[in-house]
Amino acid sequence: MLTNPPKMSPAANLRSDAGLASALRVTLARLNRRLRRQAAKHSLTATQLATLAAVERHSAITPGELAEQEKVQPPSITRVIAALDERGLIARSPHPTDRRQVTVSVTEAGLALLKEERRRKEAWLAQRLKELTPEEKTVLRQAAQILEKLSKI
Amino acid sequence: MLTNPPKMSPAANLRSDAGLASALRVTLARLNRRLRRQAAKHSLTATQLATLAAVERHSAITPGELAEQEKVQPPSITRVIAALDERGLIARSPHPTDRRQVTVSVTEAGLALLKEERRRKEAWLAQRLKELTPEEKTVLRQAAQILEKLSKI
DNA sequence: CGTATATAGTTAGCAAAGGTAATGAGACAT
DNA sequence: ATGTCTCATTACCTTTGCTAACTATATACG
Repeated sequence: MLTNPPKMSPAANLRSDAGLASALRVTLARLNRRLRRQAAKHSLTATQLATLAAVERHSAITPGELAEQEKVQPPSITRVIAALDERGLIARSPHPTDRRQVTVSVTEAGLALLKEERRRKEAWLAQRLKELTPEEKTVLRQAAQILEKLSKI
Repeated sequence: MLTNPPKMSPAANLRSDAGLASALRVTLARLNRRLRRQAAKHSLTATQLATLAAVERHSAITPGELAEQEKVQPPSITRVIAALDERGLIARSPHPTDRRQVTVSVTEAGLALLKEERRRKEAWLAQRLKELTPEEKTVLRQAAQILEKLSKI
């Protein structure tokens, strides 16, 4: 019979690499679900927003580069781009020299949406962050950079 | 015309709460995609594994509690439970006092799978972690606890 | 030159995972 | 005992990702 063995929270045995990896994975998944749920209240989905922001960062980017950026396969990006294009938030133009390729740029509407959305974009997370101590925020700042590095490999 | 305005990497203006929130959100999404892709190579999906682990932690848990734990709606958990049940990894038994409810527990097979899987579970992440400096790992350890706190709200 | 290969984007089709709304069985309060 | 509430489940839809196949263009080389 299972009489609730002395188990601990996911954050428990953080000492080992494996333990840290386990805790991170579970926590990241849960946090992501939370964030995604928050994002669903916006006009765009989380993925669309992230892609739109990426296009803003790298104007005249190609779908292929975008896919690589977002760690996604090209077909996945194609769908997102199509959705954004339909709403007039980005524009596809022919590549200057290679006619196989396409370049994607943010439109005025896209910029406006980004700007307007950006204010309330991370409302939930920012709200939670406010409740943290300065020390905790410092940790998260450092962690964000490390995690970004991890995600890029 | 969009001539690539002076934009920076997502990890850029981390100073403000909003900037930190933004960077975290994008990074978490990307890392999660990475992890999910890795998890697809296992016998269970990421969600199934996470749920199985949660059941292990809280033996004789009800689906409702499980859904709350995982920050998911009850129907979503029902599907995962059904899948795990089909494979004999968990067992559903009637609730001792309330016959509407169900209690879920890990079976021997589930325990074995968890144990066996746990070793290679976070292989990708653990591998990446090994490449970090001790200081970076310390930061992540602290961050994991903070993020877990955030995800629980 | 002209054919063969490589590459970029897209399309088609599939699976995972989440959500909401509706349903059914049981608990419980009046 | 009847009406209301709660828990789990079912049915159905959406989003997002993937792989494989297709199209058009570029490029290498015989």
